[in-house]
Amino acid sequence: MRKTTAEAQPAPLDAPGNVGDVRKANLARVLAVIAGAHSEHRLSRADIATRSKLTKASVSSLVADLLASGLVIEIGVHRDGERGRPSVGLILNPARCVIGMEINVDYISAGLVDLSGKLLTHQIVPRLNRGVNAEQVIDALSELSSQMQQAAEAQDLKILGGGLAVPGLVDEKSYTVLQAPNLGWETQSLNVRKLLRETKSRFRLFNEANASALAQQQLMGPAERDFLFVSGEVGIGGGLIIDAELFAGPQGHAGELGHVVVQPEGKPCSCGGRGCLETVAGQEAILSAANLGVAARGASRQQRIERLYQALESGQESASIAVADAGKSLGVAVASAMRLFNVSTVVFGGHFAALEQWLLPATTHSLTTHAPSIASQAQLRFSPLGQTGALIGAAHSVVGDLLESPHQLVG
Amino acid sequence: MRKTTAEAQPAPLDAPGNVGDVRKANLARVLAVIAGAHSEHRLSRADIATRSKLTKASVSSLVADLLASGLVIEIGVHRDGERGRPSVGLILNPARCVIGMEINVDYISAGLVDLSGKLLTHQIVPRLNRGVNAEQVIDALSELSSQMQQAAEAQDLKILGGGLAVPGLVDEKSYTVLQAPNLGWETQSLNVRKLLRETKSRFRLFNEANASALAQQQLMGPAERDFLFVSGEVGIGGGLIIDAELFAGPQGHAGELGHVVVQPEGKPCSCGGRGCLETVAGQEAILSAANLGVAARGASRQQRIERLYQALESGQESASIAVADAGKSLGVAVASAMRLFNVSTVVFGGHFAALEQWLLPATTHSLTTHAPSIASQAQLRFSPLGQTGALIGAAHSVVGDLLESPHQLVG
DNA sequence: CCATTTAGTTTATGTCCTGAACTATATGGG
DNA sequence: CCCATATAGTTCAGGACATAAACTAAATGG
Repeated sequence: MRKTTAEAQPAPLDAPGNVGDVRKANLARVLAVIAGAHSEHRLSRADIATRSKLTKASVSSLVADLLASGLVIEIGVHRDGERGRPSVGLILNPARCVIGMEINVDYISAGLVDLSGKLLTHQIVPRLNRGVNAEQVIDALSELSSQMQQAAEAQDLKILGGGLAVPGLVDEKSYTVLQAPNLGWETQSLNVRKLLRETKSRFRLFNEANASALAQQQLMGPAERDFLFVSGEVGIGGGLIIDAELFAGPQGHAGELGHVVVQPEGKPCSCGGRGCLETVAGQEAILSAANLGVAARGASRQQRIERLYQALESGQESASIAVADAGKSLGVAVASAMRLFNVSTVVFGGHFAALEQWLLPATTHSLTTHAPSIASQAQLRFSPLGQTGALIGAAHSVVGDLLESPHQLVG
Repeated sequence: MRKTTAEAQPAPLDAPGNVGDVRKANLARVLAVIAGAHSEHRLSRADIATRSKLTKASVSSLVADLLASGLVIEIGVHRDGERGRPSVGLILNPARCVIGMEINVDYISAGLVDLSGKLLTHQIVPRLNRGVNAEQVIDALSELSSQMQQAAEAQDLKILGGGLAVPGLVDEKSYTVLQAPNLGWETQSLNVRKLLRETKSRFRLFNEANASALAQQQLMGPAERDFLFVSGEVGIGGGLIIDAELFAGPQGHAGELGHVVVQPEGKPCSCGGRGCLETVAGQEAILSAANLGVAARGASRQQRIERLYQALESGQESASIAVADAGKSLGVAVASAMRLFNVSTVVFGGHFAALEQWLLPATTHSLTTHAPSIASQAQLRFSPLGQTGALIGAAHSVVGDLLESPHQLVG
């Protein structure tokens, strides 16, 4: 009866479908094609038409809008030796970026990420935020953010949005940190307006593990559509990517591995429960179990971590046993998580990545013991993301939002 | 620049957006409004226009297509005493239905579910399917299905599709049961063509727990958007509803609670691991731990279950301890699952529902011990769904598919 | 210099939603 | 009995959009 080419999508009940929606979808489609091209490969309108399966006419019209939005620019190109009219290259505008930020227990950081996901500049400022009033931390970060914004202006870079990652549970809509035990925060509403001059631009708040998972996704490329990222910071967080999208769960806290029960009769945990993964594999748990000696008492956590590495390198048994115990419990928790989420790839980040060689054998063994059918297909990896992971992920995710709804910048 | 009213959706890369898509989305939208109305409340075109926020003109045109598709029918209505032209009522066609089926360990079943989700007729046939060749079971089910189809024809009911639930992991696309240890099946490709005469109609294969979760969702209504359904059959399965949709995970096996590790040093499990929930709270585990005495040896499982209930009613300690132990481990597993999925409602079905009074105190206590912050907000419920749950869920889900893409029936 | 080739634009056409005008059908008061 | 009023539903002109085909632009190569 009607000629149609694509799948319908049930429109949200508060906004009926409209021919304009098609335009929005196709704008995003064209932009996705441009963004998906290999960075050095400038696409022509004709290329885009082929890849997007839209007609040349439509692509020309859509590209005109994208040029007007400033997300895309033209680069003149003369094809070498080929016949025919030369094509005009189209690329994501390198003069547009998003600011990514992170508040962690012992530092704050900020950086600029361009539309292709590249980290242009960044700065990490050591700062003990534990127990410090949220307002003060935001002020310090605001300072750092201002520096970044000045740096951007100096290079004629326009900032289109921002993302902030914090080590705790967040409510994105209200820009509220619900729980961040490692910062000592509870239900802190963050004044994020201080962080960006352009109040029009979009701003998002992320859990640190989720942001890192997003950065890891970018790192591994689009082929890896499903994995669990386990972030071993002071606490143990988790970020889940399912079908190439962040799966955050009803309140945005899905994937949190730290309080999975690994020893029903185990030690009490800071969460009020007992036998949680964090009581065995959390940074504090490993450090105290490693029995680093009297010299370590009273030292800062950073110093104690250094001691731990030294102890491991020198083969001190109490240290390697502590890490192996952590690895074993990690295997138990990961077995359950892989089962429940039905994922077969797990990426360990944060301090787990640094502990790889001592951790992995125990984790693998434990996983094999508790879930052989999963272990046989499991991919356990360790993330090379350093301290910039969370800010890159937060910024890149905001970039993704922008690229998915370019029509907002067209009007 | 452009006047628009709705959110864009990035079209799948294999099909560009097209004005026709708007129609598809709006057809589904109108249908959703009709389906969402309270069953006795027939909506007029004018009502639909108001609720869908489409214009009267568009609604009239869209409704014409829906009438042509047969999914919707008109019912003349004269409003009592009100002024103005009387409206024409529109309802889902009661003469359209979907056939739902289930293969379980000791029975097969089939039933007809209409577009409003109501079970019209059904039949449950006891049958020991354990260890029986899949082909034979399908033949038996095909027989039952034929009876249903005849019954449908006799009432002028048109069958638009079918859904089949099986107690195991499935691959929907290839109609293959990958693992069904309780049936003794492994990688069985099911010849589902035998089950439906209309080869054009759509057919879907479900895991039993997922199908039951979908039925539970229908039962609880649209307000409950997130919950975990735990199905205590011979094995322990799980179905997860997130944001009012089934979350099946990458391969469709998400939410499977049976092999979550609850005792790292526990008993070996049939899955090859150890300390899985099923080794403590599975039907077999409870029955053998309950120590039902020599009389129970050699009895059928159904008989032994009856004995268990008797023992519990009469206060036999070994039985109540066995169930309490199961409940305790269930609490551990549920604590982890609620944490990982970030859901706060869990519904227990299958034989767990029958054990509610003996199970719940132990489960609640265990949950409180291991995750007090979750326990304080948790909703633990028990499902009233009986043996028809899975078939209703499977059928209803197929109905949902049909209502979401009505354009396929319009042409 | 002109045929060939490829890039991109213009134009006519059909779908679809919208808003406004219009028709259809009821109630109720004079 | 007739007409004002109210509500339901249809018709029609108009604008946004994608499409296909024709057309223009700009290069190469013989």
